[in-house]
Amino acid sequence: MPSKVPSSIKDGHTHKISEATVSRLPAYYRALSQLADAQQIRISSEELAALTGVSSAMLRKDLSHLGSYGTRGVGYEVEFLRYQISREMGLNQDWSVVIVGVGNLGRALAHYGGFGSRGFRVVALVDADQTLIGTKVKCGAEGKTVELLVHALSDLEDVIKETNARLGVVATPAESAQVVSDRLVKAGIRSILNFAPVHLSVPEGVDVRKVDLASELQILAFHEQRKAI
Amino acid sequence: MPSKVPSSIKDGHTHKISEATVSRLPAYYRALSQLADAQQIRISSEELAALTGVSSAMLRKDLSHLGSYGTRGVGYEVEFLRYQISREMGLNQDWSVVIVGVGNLGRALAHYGGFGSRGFRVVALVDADQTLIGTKVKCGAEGKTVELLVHALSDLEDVIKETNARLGVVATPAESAQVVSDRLVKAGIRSILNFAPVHLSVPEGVDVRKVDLASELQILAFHEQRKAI
DNA sequence: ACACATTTGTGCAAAAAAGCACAAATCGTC
DNA sequence: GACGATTTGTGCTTTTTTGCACAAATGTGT
Repeated sequence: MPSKVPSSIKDGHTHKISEATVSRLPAYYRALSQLADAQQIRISSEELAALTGVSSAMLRKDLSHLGSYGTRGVGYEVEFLRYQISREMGLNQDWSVVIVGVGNLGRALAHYGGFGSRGFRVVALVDADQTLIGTKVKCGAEGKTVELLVHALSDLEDVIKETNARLGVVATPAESAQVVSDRLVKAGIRSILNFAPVHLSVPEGVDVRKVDLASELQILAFHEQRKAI
Repeated sequence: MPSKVPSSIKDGHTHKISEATVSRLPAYYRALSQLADAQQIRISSEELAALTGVSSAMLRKDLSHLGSYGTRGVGYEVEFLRYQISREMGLNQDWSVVIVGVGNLGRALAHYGGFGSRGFRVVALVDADQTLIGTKVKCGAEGKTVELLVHALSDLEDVIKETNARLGVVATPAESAQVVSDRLVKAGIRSILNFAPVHLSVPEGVDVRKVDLASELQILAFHEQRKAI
């Protein structure tokens, strides 16, 4: 009977991780990556919490859902914790992304370095605009930029099949977003990041996350207005 | 003693509106605007909820925090409700926005039509890059584009003072974000929209909202990974 | 070997958010 | 003018999230 189980097996937490926790893991991951780059070995929950803007108690509870990766009286090992989070979030595998809509925003997203940060790779660009189709667009930040051809919207399904894209980014005008979303889903995409200012209705089993610039400004304005009083 | 008070006074709800509600108001507002454009007069909570992806009960409770603007057995008047939300959120006044960082993302934001959607106007662009300073960048969507000069980061305080900007957008690399944020705050900005992938620490009384593309993708990846099992 | 200073992990309480169900109010019709 | 069909507004319950406080575990120094 083994009294000590290897950690790689022990930590098979299939715990239900709360949505609130999941939404904070990326921030922890990023902070830990920066600390690792800076050669820092260990960090306490208090410090990491300060770096990410949460309370230390919340941070500890979040991390405890992944497993018991800290050492009491000492703290967390930066590199080890970073790896555990990346594994939990599926960042040790490669995620291929298709961007639909190569307007100003779509191009900015394609360029965006942080986008391609470990694990995510833009593998296809699609647009409906005839003047854009066939043109080349630079993808990725400095270091390793790739030029990608803009494909026709009508080829969306084929492009997804060929590139094995699993994440879809909708950066089209609001009018076309729902149609594009429907086609992404039909082509097998089950995770969509939506930048178009509309609610996308999708069948169960498909996740949509929305990034809405105007909404964010409006929320800020709401609070700003109240401050003036 | 007046038995009926004018609605402009009656609805002086200084109720504490919950953060969750505030975050949904922009979606309601947008849907209502579209309905108004389509000349629709009335809408039920059920329909509006479907358009915005929330439950009808939640929608009604959200709206009830603003006042009693519906009619039982009938629904809500589109234009009236839209106006009430816009008033509550401070969208009937003009909000001037300064964008710091005119890289790919900053330019896309400046161009973004929805950004300038009712109430918000980009009034200044600032960057540290010498090769960008002095150049002109088109702002706003088709219809009424304005060319804005890119100002030097060293002039940030003056630019804010001259343009009376009240909202600040940080679209710089992560390294410079905190410094820029500090200067925005010192210049009087108390509402910041942060696109840089770092947590900004600001004094009490200052609001920061963060838009993080990589985080959103990571959250999607987390769920996508779980689906595969 | 033992006391002490840290720091994690977590049980429990409080607060916030979401969901349910139904009474109250309104409209159209007979 | 009363009745039935709708649809809002809301009290109450359930779930989720946050916050607190402290026991358990570790390292250090004597």
